[in-house]
Amino acid sequence: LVKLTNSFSFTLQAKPPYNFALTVQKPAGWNLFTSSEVFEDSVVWTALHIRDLLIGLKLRFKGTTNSPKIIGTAYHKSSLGPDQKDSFKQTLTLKLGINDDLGEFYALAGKDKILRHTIIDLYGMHDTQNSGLFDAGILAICLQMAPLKRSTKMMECILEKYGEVAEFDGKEVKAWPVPKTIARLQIAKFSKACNLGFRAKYLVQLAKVLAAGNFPLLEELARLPPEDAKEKLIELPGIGDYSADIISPHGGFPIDVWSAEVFGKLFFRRDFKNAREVVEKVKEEGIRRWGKWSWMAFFYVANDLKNLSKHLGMKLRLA
DNA sequence: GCGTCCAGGTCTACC
DNA sequence: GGTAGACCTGGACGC
Repeated sequence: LVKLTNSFSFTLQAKPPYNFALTVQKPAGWNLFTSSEVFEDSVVWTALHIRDLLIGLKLRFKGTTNSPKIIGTAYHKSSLGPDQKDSFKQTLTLKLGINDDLGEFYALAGKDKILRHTIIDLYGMHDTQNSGLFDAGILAICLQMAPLKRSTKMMECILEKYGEVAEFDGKEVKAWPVPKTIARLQIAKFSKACNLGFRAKYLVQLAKVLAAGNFPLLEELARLPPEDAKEKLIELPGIGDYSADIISPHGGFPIDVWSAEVFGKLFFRRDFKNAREVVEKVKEEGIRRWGKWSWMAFFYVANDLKNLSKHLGMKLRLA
């Protein structure tokens, strides 16, 4: 448990439309930064590491979707210099999609038979970035070859046993472990502790590479062209095409067996007996239809499956 | 109750 | 440059 006794506050003016509730607590149940975060009305308490520094974060929403304002307070252990505070604010701006303009995507989506429903249902939902590269890697690797339920269990276990608890503003929030913590674990023991199977090896290898400290941060990958960022991510152990699409700050079109079934149905209006065999086909079709907006399309569809099933009169399997 | 199958993939070994 | 086969585990399914 780490008590975070220092703090500073700041204000973020988001690019409208910005629906805070939908953005920080996605309808499909995806977390903002960690599953341990706390929500009350228009306030969220969460925790993350920025360059191995544990930060507790309280975000309060003021205003409306069309005139959005976020008051943030960052809690930390030792005092931060003005440069560190400024850099943190910039990083958070990126992670919360504060400056992202939804206009071009909404224009495309409005003319699309599938997407036009989603942008009404989820008006103002912004894409957010993962809390960190390693955090995103844990997510991607735990999702591999496992039913979602088991993936969730593995992640909860990692967070519980190896995460760091931030205490601030009367709350306790667990942040993902830093690479250094996982890098020194024995693969067999780690695997057994959280029933990770073959994933334990990937996680420890990934942790070692990232702990070495010369791999670019998510913020740095965000400045690269999307295809370069993806190529770089695939160099990492345990990270292939699918996981790179999950991790990349540019987004991708991360088609796996589940999403192949869902998007296969949306695109071709039929069921496929073996979804694994149509992964490539579905991926191509999505990118053909939606191009550079394919991630936003994926994101909006995945968070609106329940409504979309009704709008389109077809059964779509929920996550 | 008990075997079999396979999941929100990646890597290696072999052509 | 392309593709079987192995890899952990446990819940779902068929018998």
